[in-house]
Amino acid sequence: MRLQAYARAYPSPRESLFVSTAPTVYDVAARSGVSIATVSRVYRNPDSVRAETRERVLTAGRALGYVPSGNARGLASRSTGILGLCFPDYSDPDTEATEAEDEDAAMLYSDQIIRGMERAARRHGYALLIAASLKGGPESLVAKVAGRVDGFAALARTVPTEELEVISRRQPVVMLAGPREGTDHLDHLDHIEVANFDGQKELTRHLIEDHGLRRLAYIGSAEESPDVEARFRGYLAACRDGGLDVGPEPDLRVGMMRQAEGARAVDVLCASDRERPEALVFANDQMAVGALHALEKRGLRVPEDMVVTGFDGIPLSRLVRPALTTVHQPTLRIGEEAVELLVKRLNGARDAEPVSLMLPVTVVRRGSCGCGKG
Amino acid sequence: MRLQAYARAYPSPRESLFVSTAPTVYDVAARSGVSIATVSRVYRNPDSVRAETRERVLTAGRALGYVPSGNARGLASRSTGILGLCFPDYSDPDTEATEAEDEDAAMLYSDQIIRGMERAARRHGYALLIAASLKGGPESLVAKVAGRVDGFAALARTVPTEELEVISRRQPVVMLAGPREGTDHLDHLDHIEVANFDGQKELTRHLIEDHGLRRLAYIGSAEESPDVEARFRGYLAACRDGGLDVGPEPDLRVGMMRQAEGARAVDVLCASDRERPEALVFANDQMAVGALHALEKRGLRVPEDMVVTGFDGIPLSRLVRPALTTVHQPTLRIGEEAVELLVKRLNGARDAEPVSLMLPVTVVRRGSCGCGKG
DNA sequence: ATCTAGGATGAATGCGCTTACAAGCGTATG
DNA sequence: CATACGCTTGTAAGCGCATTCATCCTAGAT
Repeated sequence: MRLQAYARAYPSPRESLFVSTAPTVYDVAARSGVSIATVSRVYRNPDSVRAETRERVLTAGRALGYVPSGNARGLASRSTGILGLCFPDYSDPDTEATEAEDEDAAMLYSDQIIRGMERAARRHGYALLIAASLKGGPESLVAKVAGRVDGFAALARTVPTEELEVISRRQPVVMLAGPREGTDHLDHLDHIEVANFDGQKELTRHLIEDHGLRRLAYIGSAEESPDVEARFRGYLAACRDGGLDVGPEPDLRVGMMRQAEGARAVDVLCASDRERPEALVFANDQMAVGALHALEKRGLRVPEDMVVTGFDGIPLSRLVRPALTTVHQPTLRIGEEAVELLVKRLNGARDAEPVSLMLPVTVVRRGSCGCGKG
Repeated sequence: MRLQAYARAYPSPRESLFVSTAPTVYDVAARSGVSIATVSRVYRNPDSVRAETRERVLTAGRALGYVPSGNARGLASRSTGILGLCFPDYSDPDTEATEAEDEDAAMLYSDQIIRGMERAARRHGYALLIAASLKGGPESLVAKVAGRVDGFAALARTVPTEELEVISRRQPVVMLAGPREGTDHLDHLDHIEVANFDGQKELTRHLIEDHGLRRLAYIGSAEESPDVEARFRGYLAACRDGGLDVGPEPDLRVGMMRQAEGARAVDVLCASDRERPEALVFANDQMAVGALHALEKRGLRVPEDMVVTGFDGIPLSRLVRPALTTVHQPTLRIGEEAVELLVKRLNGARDAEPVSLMLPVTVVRRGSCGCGKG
């Protein structure tokens, strides 16, 4: 029963860099002449111990370099004080070269969510554990995270549905982005999404009604992404409302939705042998920015010769010239709300009805559609 | 002796959202008719169990929604599979309003480190735990992190020195950024920094020798930051080498080093009643970008009327017009190298000599100094 | 048929901590 | 002076898993 612990030799603190085995409550207890229960109390709930005793314990703890083991704590108290986030690995191994180019912006989305979650988690006394799904094997990312946190958020389609189904029976999980529908078995999970449809619809309406544009072109994604599809549906809805004649498919679907693809869209849609659209409606800002550059090269002025819009409201959208008209997503808030939801569940509302948040977006009218100062 | 565990009732998986108490090895063992040792083996080292048995266990596990407890695992195996990162909280509570403005860029630095660490950690099979020092109380951030990870990195001056001193006796710690000197007691820690001095010196030399500029102004930080100070010293060194007459202090020190401060620097240094400098050398990109805007407002052309340079090489620096001449920091690499260092320690080299890495930087010549296409 | 090596499994122990519960003790109360 | 109450501290029992050792079983060798 750990008796030998009491006999353990205490190396002078500076004796070696790494003590062979980290000090434990037993060591601190022995050194300060109290029981391990008291040591535990000192670190966990200092006020429950007499001041004099407390100081003695703390002194011993410092001398030994004692740090409570999170594992043992978690095990004994059945909670970790950690929230988790699982997100997809956006990095594209093929483009290691152009990495610096786009990646910065590419991951901004998950970066912001991380930031939002971290901040909110901190406010509630939690730390944040993050893990991206590794490209190689589906090597149960979630299980690893799930086993170590009190609850976690998962970016849509990061985690196999069935796995989530199992795990969500044991701890709070909130799904981020992606529509609720389609994720059949997961409708008992809390869920946060962004008003993709409404945003794109309102932006498109603006182009049609306020700017009187009639020939629009939409550039979407070839990959299956619920968010991007919702945007496209918003676009369609506005077009129909405005009496425009549109097909059921985007004018162009691209792979990665990066600047290069935006530029390519310009090449395709502004080819001289076809009627040029009046406006390019992009499914995200990055492509739109790429298009801006490509249009400049072609000598086409924005917005005079061509209107361009994006989606997301990344910082860049404000800085390019002309500034980009776009739909601003409250990315930080997604992370924050996720934490709030998790914390609420953890604080008792475990069996409350599943919550589904739809965060509002803002249409930001700037130069690239003819509004603002340009 | 947990005997009652074997008698525990097994609710049908779909019976309730949250089973009252999460299933454990005991539950899975009972359900599949094996011992807990075998259950453990199945999840930990599947090949050591006969295929048939394994399947039986896995089936039971799935049915119960079993996820191994990271805490128990960590406790029993004395390792967590998690690396940590402690970083300062950059958010400025006073500027909640202008938040959206700058914050994006503001935290980019730590974001990139997070990203770099996460990626490298994943490669080595670790997850990443992140925690920012909370503004309010110094509420032992580190202890919380340290108790839960196998090793961690700390951004300079995030963590009280003495605390680090204690903790580093028990697990690998690597300091990020900030010079090694001055952190007296911590010279046994691994340490990664960036060639701030060299970078700023080379950039400044470029302005002086290649562009023939003589009247430079340096805008630094009022807060004590070793990195920023190193940059200033690099600037001074180049000035002296170039025979320029410079004082021991920056021409201006600002608080937060954001765009607003950059704009303010323009107001101060380009006031009509004083001789205007030929170049504004900023300690970071954000201020430089702010200055670019302010100069545009004043009708001053860059680089014809005023040369502007930054430091960091944030994505934005490439996108503003004119593109910003700057010193590019390998921020991602800082994170990656940190993980490599930690992993190396964890794989045996615990008592190896402390490593100190100085990552190289790159001077990026663009339009704002008169190079490049503008 | 007997012996043995090796693989598969079970029993038992402990990882470091939290937390009832009980015990000790000093002081206010009757 | 006995009883009771409150505060501090100790005792002991796990938390869920990994792991060592012992045991059992099977197949191959003799």
